[in-house]
Formats: sequence, structure tokens, C-alpha cells
Amino acid sequence: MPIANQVLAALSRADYKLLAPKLTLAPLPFGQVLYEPGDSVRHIYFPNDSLVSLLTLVDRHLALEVGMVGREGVVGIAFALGVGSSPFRVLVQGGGSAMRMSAAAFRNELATSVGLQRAVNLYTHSLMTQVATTAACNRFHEVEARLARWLLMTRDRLSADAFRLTQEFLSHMLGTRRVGVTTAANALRRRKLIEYNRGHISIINGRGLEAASCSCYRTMKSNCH
Amino acid sequence: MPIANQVLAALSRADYKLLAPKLTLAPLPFGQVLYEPGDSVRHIYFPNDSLVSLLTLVDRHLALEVGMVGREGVVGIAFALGVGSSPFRVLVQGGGSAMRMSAAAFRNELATSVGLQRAVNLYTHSLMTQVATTAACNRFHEVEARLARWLLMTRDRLSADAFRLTQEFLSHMLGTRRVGVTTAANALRRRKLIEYNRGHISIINGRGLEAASCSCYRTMKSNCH
DNA sequence: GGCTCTATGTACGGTGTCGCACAGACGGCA
DNA sequence: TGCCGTCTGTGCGACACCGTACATAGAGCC
Repeated sequence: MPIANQVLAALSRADYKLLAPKLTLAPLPFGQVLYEPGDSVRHIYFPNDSLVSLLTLVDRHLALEVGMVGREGVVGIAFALGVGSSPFRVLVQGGGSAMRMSAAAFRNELATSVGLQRAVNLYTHSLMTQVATTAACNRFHEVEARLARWLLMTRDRLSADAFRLTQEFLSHMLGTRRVGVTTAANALRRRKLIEYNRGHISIINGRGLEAASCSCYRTMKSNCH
Repeated sequence: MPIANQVLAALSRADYKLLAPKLTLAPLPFGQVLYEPGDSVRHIYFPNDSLVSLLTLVDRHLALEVGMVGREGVVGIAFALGVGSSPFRVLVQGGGSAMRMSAAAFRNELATSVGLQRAVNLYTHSLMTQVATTAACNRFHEVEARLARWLLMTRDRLSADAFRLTQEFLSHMLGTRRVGVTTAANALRRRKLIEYNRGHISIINGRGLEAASCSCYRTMKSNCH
């Protein structure tokens, strides 16, 4: 079977062969919280078709998504950097599966496989860039454009035009009120770019949605490719 | 002489001895731009008493500081992650000096010294956390609190209560208008927390300024320790 | 002293978002 | 069928911040 996760796919055949026995297929159900900030990292995840959000918590009740991990990445970067605990809340935002590995096994592999080290490092850089771009986007662009960007990025990672998603949930991702999401989503719907209903949303005009999103979408796409 | 930079100081004596011959003392004058986004990384810097800002550019003219590097860190993390070019504009924000090393030498050292690798990795994680926290702070907190936080973080890194700094400059760090900085700075001055004049600013009540800043200051302080 | 440049202060209408409150509307379940 | 919980839509006053324009005031230079 083909390797869905791109970090794994980037490994040489030899490197992958060493790694493969340690990997098990794990379902990642929608809504599951893999880590809370400070939790110790027990497993590393290489998403296949699932989508995971990295959230920063502030003042105990405000959440903001700072990164998105799909098949192009790895969950558990902190561990690869020698830190045992997650700085983020890690939330499964699009259900699916991932290849999973124990933290201990991962540490061993990392120590011996230069190829794995290299692949993980490259992704770490890509994530850093993503987080920084998100920061600027959240500062400068308005809700409607950010919503459009977010939907597009989700679509790209899930390879699907429709997904499960409430506005309440979206408000936590974008760091705004739920009502703000309602207004923005409504505007996009009126322009026939998206359609949605009670927790399900679908993109019906991707091109148009790109035009409605901010430049950050393209910036991030070219970065994470 | 004692080692000022904390990443270097964290190395074992043996590791440091290998590294030291490759390091040269370099002045970092206020206002110098070390890298523009996309520039290839030619040198790695370990700040002694200088302070460097990492800025994300968006839409060609808007800038936002996403990270600050002082004696606790390293400039050129991208290179350590295997990427040859900087994702940020890197700007010297507090003049001083740094230990400098060519990128090629750094690559060699990194390949042979596990200790260096470990120290750099730890800092990378710390930086990632800082960027994420900054993102949330910029989203949720208002200008006055962010300004207070920024001044405190600068003070901590420069170990000085007064520094060179215009409001125009600050507006780029905080991602607001210069006028917004004026208003906020004025409010802090009226409350006798800071004093300033034509490009020079000083903290006259650190405790009070901490109270005026958002929780992110303490969050970041405990994180970067 | 007088000029210019840079840094800082003030004013003003516009707007995006906030916080809150409440009204529909759909879906699942008894 | 009717109830209830969840999801979505609307209204409203408050306010932080935006963009812009212009006024003041030190600093440096001739």
C-alpha cells in the first residue's frame, strides 16, 4: 500500500523499512484531544487522511489555532526537539487515521536514522513558518478572509470539499465570537462560495473562495507545498 | 571570560572547546537587517548582549514581530533545520554584540556534536512556543498591554531599563499604527510606569508595568526561563 | 538664530469586532 | 407527535482600532 503521510514518504526505502515495524494504524476520531498543554508526549502521529489542530490557550479560556497538521506533517514535534511535553492543545479536527509510534521508539529511530531526522527537521521548519504566518494573518486580516483561508487549508489537507464543522468550533480556531463566524459564513454563502447546514459545511466554488481569502492562503500553500 | 550566550553556555566544556575556534565576536549595530525573507543564511549568531527581532512580512508592507532573540537563543534556526533561507526579516533591535559562525562551520559542528544539536533543538522548541504565544497575544490583547509586555521582554533580554526606540519602530513590532503606540505609551507614562523622549525610552516602574501587561509576559518568561 | 528633519501629540469619522441577549430552525429521541 | 438540545441568525450599544491629516516640539546643522 502507498504511504499516505508525506514525512514518511520522504524517507529512503531503507529508512522506512527500519521505521515501519514500529508504526501501527490508529484511528483519530473527530473531536478527540490528543494532548493538552503540558501533557507528556507518549505517541507520535503521522496523519494519513486526518487533520489535527494545534491550539494555544490563553487566560484559561481563550483558544486560537496556530497550526494545522495533515498528511504533510507530524504531531509531536516537541518531542523530536527534546521536550517531553506538548505546548499546545492538540485536537482532531478532521477524523481519519494516522500512523502511530511510541515516543520511546521514535526517540531511538531519530537517534539512528539521519533520514528521519532530516525529514522531521524540514517539517519543523515548515511548521514554524506556518505558525508565524498565521500570527500575522490573525493580526491583519478580517474574519471573512481568515475563514475562507481556513476552509481552503482544511480542504487541501482532507482532499475533500465537504466536512463536519460547527460555527462554534470555527470560532475557536479563528479566535473570534461564534456570531462573527455566522456573519462571515453567511456572507460567503450568499456569494455562493460555500454551503452549510448544522455542522456540515461544503465548498462549492473553490476558485471564488480563494479570491475571498487573504494572501496568506497562497503564502502558506507555497511554503508547505 | 564568561560565556554570555546561554545556548553556548549550556554546552559541555568539551563541546564548547570544539566550537570556540569557529566563533568570532561580531558587533550588531542597532537597526541592521541581518536577513530579509528568502535570503540565504550565511552566518549563525549567538547574541551576547544584543537583541534581535524576527518579523513576518505580509502583503509586502505590513510587518509583525513574531519572535525576539537575545542571549537565550540563536539566530539562524532555519539553517539548523536544514533550510538554507530565512523565513523572517531579522532585525537588530538592541545594539550589542554576538558570537558569529559561518553557516558551513555550523553545519559541520551540528553533525558531530550531539550536545550542540540538543541545545539548539531545545531553543527551537522554546522559539516555537514563543511564536505561538505571541500569535495568541496579538489576537486577544490590546495595544497597551502588548506594549507593556514588549517593553518588559526587551528589558529582560538587554538587562537594561532604558533603550533606544521610536514609536514608529514599535508600531511595526506590535503590528499597529504609530498613533496607536503614541496613545498607549502616553497612557503608560501618565501612570508613571515609563518615561520617554525622542527615540529613547526607559522603564521607571517595572512592577507596575508588569501589572499593566497581559498574562503572556509571565507565560513567556516561565517558558523561556 | 534660523532652517530642516524627525519624533511625538491630537483630532475625527468610519468600521470591524465585542459582549450580550434572544429568536428561529433543524434533528434526534421518547 | 411533541419535546428538547444543538446549531444558526439577528439586533444593538459599546469600543478599540483604523486611515488620514495636521499640529507641536526637540535635535542637528549651517
